[in-house]
Amino acid sequence: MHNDEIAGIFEQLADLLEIDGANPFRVRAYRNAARLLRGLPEEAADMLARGEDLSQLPSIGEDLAGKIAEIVETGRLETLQALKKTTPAGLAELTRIPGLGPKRVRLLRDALGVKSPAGLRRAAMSGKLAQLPGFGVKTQANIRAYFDSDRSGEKRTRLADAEKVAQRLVAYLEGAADRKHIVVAGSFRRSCETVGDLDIVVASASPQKVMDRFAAFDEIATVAGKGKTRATVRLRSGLQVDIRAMELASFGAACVYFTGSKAHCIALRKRGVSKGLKVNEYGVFRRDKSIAGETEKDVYAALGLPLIPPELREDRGEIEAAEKGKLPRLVALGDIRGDLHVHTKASDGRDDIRAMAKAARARGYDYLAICDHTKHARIAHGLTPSRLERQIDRIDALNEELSGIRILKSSEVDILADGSLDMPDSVLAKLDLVVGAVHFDFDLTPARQTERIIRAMDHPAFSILAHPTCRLIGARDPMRVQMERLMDAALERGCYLEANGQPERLDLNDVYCRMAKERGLKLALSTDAHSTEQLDFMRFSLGQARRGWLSPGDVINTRSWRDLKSLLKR
DNA sequence: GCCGTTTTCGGCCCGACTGTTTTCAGTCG
Repeated sequence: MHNDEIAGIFEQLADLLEIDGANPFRVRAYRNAARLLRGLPEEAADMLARGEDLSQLPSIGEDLAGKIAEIVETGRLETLQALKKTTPAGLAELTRIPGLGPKRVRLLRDALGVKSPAGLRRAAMSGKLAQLPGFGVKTQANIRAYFDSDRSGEKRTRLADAEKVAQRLVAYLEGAADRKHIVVAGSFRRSCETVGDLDIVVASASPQKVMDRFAAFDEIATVAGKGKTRATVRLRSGLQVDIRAMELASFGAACVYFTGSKAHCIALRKRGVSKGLKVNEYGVFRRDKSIAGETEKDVYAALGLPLIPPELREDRGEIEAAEKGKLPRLVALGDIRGDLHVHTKASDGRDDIRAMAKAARARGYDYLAICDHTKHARIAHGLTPSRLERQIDRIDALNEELSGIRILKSSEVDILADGSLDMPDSVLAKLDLVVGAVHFDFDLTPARQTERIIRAMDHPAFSILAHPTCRLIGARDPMRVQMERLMDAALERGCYLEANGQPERLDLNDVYCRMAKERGLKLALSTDAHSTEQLDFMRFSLGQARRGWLSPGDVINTRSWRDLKSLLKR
């Protein structure tokens, strides 16, 4: 039983309790517990197995500790099963329809006997909906429109896809009159792997002009709301965008507020209350007097804290760390000395070794590891032993010729079903480093998958495990592996795990990055680039690493080649 | 349901916008 699964049960319980009219603070307690579990760098089940007291965790008390134990032991939660009898699970889906929240859904259940989206649709079409108190023809029309519309665009958008939209929108808003600063805030700024919407904050002396220009952006499909200072639209791509125009004096406070996370902001406001301060998107106030607001630094300083980097703002201990002066110095692009996983056109990349090396040099790197696939990866035109040997010679020649960049001889060796490597030892011995990866048989049992990979790590040449879970965001679930075991095995064997920067992979993710750090395991931040431009995917690898609290010392490719070499197996 | 330099009980973050209303509840972020 993984933390995500336990969290999912608590989230479902919270949704249904809320509809049932439970104490809202009790509902929040379940949501807080779910959030904590999703960010926990250790499996609650393992902590229980070691006899740890989960009620020592923040926001977990006696009751929730007991419920976690119940879920781990039985796979289910009796409280949830009982509640589902009166409040069917289908009702929770209704709260995801815009304009419907728990109170209205409860009314739908009690007055019309609605149990699911299908039931709501019937009520809306028959016209009964508009008769309910608090509902009206407009609400009914909105709900009908929801059922008529294509709702496929409402799923979360990958960070890299959101980035393209954000860049176009920012460029467009740059033309707004009187605008001073534009920040894309929200989960985008926190480098979350996917974003639900884009939150844009603009500092301007004439907010109305910013709103008007925004509303005329040519990618807008529908305008959901538009006021004097804020507006919400949906783009044709399905992505929702919220914009807020603020006075310069409030810009920092607005950036804090709209960058979130919600949990982080709530924690900040609570901290404010304890100091007799009110914190909102306009500033920090003592009684009615503003004491901060123009910059984020001022806002945090007014709360007695140093500026907290956006990637850490998840209420996962960053406020406590900031208070004690123990925030990590997060790894940044300038710390990266080379990329340890790229492809060339010898396998499934687009560019040749020379072009990749020059592109790496142009990015200020000292080294670049060429990691083409091996022959088992047939669709990727994987290299046979003899082709790899020729590539090794080619790299030796290029290293003679090119200055300012060292090309490392490497390979993304397939880890075969039994854990052996798809390349003879005699060839592996000629490489500077060996990167290995799983590319098939993703659905072994967790124990077998873990043993397969550990067997590969046992190989005397194996150094880095690429994209350890093999997940593809929104397309393929992560492999089921025993991650703690894998990390401990890597530590024992002098191996490292990769944080892969391909936008659909981001594997390891933030939580696993932090888990590695807590165990003392260092990571390789790599792009898995298949073209020269993709070397810039390092920013996505860094995003997850920074969300996982990693410092330069936690990352092997922040070192010079000489120092890195001493960390690698040969 | 959690939590405690004010509390073991009584608190628990804050404001904009919409649609329903005649002063505001619900939703949303």
